[in-house]
Amino acid sequence: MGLDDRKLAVLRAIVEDYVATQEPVGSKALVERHQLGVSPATVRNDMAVLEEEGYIRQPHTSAGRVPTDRGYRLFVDRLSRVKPLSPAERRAIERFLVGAVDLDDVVHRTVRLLAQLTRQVAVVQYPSLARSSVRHLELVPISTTRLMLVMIADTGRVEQRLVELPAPVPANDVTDLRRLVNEKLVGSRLSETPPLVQALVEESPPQLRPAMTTLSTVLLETLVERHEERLALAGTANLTRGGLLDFQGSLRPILEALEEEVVLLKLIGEAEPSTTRVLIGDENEVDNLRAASVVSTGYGPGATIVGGLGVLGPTRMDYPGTIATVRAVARYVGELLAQN
Amino acid sequence: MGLDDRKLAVLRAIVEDYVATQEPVGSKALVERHQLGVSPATVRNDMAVLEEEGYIRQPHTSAGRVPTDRGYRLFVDRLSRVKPLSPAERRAIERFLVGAVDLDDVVHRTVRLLAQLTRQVAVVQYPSLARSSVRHLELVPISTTRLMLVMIADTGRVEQRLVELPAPVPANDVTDLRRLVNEKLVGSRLSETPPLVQALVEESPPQLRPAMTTLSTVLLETLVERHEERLALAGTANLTRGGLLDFQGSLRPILEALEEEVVLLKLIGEAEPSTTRVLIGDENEVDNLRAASVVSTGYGPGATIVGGLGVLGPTRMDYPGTIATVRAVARYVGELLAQN
DNA sequence: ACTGGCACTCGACTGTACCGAGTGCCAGTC
DNA sequence: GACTGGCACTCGGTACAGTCGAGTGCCAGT
Repeated sequence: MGLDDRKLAVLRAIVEDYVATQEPVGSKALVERHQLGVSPATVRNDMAVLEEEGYIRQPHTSAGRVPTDRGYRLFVDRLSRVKPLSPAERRAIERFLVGAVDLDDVVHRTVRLLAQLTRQVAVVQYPSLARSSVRHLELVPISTTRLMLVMIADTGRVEQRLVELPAPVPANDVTDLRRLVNEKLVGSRLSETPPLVQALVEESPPQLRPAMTTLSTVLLETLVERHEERLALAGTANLTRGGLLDFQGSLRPILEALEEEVVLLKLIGEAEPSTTRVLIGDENEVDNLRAASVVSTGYGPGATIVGGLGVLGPTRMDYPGTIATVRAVARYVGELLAQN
Repeated sequence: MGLDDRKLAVLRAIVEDYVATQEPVGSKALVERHQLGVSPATVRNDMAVLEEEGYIRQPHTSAGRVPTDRGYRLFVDRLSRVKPLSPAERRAIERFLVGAVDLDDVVHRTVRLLAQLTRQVAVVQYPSLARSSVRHLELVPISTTRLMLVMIADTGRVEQRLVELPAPVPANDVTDLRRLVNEKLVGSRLSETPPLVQALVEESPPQLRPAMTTLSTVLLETLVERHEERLALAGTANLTRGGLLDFQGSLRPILEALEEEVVLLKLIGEAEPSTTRVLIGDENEVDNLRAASVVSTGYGPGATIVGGLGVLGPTRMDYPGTIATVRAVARYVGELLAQN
């Protein structure tokens, strides 16, 4: 495509100005604010080309130009450098995450921090069970026919579930059950447990069979199938910044999408190693979010990734800044998790 | 106050019409839609009195009347009867809550159900720890100097927390610790545990002292002080119904308030037995919610109350319907909890 | 290849006029 | 004395015309 350096510079200037002012930017204002070294007329010619190529558009015939989703995409891919974080931000992150006492706490602090720093809606996925290993399984007798199953994962997640036994099970049988499931399952990845659980039933001594069968059902259901992902959300109030200009006046679809766990997981859960993913407007597969952009990345102790986090905001967003913040927060959270 | 029956009927009609149409209601429309048996002129006189008394007001000089917060209050207190639920709603409630597998599940289903039925923002408080008793405490060794403390409450809540021991503790000491804390604490109300925990430290054998001291700190912190309340929220998208008319055009303050757990707890957490509380507009102590109304009630197995739930919406709300739904849902949840 | 100039477009804003829903008041009626 | 019909009045909403100005596209000139 015939986009020389100056045209790219013009595009960059348009994006930056529009993000800052939220108003269509015209050729005259552009040359004034950026040292482009050419006249407005020249810029106008460049703009005409950029518009033809679909990178910018005019809201009305006699208005300035506004970047299109495609324009933002080019900007993000080729025209922006990730901003280094300010020392203040760096300090904020550290201060915020120090003193977290458990996983819930870490996740909640993280999501609030992210919302505050980016001034957008933040989403943090709890460490995925699929990517966790069993650290310990505990069986707590509630009554003779009821057990509370508690699973502790290496990522710090703790899941529990009530087990209704088909018949009363004496205390030392519970001890045996506990020993058996732990021997078999501790250390293995959650995603790999199904065959092990199966084996567990088959190998268990006759008098434990019925109980073990029920237990295995619950195990499979809780640990693998249902519910396995959890999310935390913060900063929805930030959607109202920028008046009603962003999101074409209606928050409705956005709020709806934010209530759908499945949707959010799709957005931030598909984390590839160490990349930051940026989805701009239309690129989004969820219809409700066609007016929004999402910046997300994976996090985890060391190089492994156990979950995703990210932010959602208007397409008119400070991409370099947001990307930098999301990355930094993810890195800190990873370090924090590594300490456990 | 000189409000005869007809004036009250007029107020009721105004509230009902305004809630239904969302438009200021005039004298002529009123007599047409309700059988008041008098002429518009008479209604106008009544309206003048109602306005003088502060129950209704005119948005503009030549517009119809709109109820004030005070007017809604009178309506709720004296002019409305709780609507019986439709069979369809009744069925929806039952269907929705059947099949919940654990407390998390119950709470999430409930909050969604409530949001859906009332078409407003729903809030459900998890059973309050303060009102729960200890059913079991579990100590799971993670390493020689780390324990995972898991507390199971009679209300179904499960809380966990990592304990960093000052020195390695052998396995059978952990067993002893477990036995001691359970003997002492099981069955007692969380709010009454502090002196017991204190005693636990003092009575423990010397070699367990250091570990028990640390453990007690964590116990007190986790179970009594911090974090003790949890909430679930749903239906924020409903805030956008009714365009920008409700909430005087800005969702911002509302969304902000909804992110403050403390605020929400104050709203729905102060549950008195079996009453339904209605807070209308200004009656609300939270400034951000001056444009909203809250309908809340307590729930719990049998007659005891373990937590609160409710909905938040515009002052222009179908109070009778909302009150009925909130009550019904609370009752069903109570029954569900009683089964455990 | 760039620039200055110019005619043109069209949204935003302003002022005027008009319509109609709704009111308050008053004299008249049952 | 309570209610009603009638009437003058208010004022928000809408429609229309006119002006202003930012911004554009195009073209001739350097």
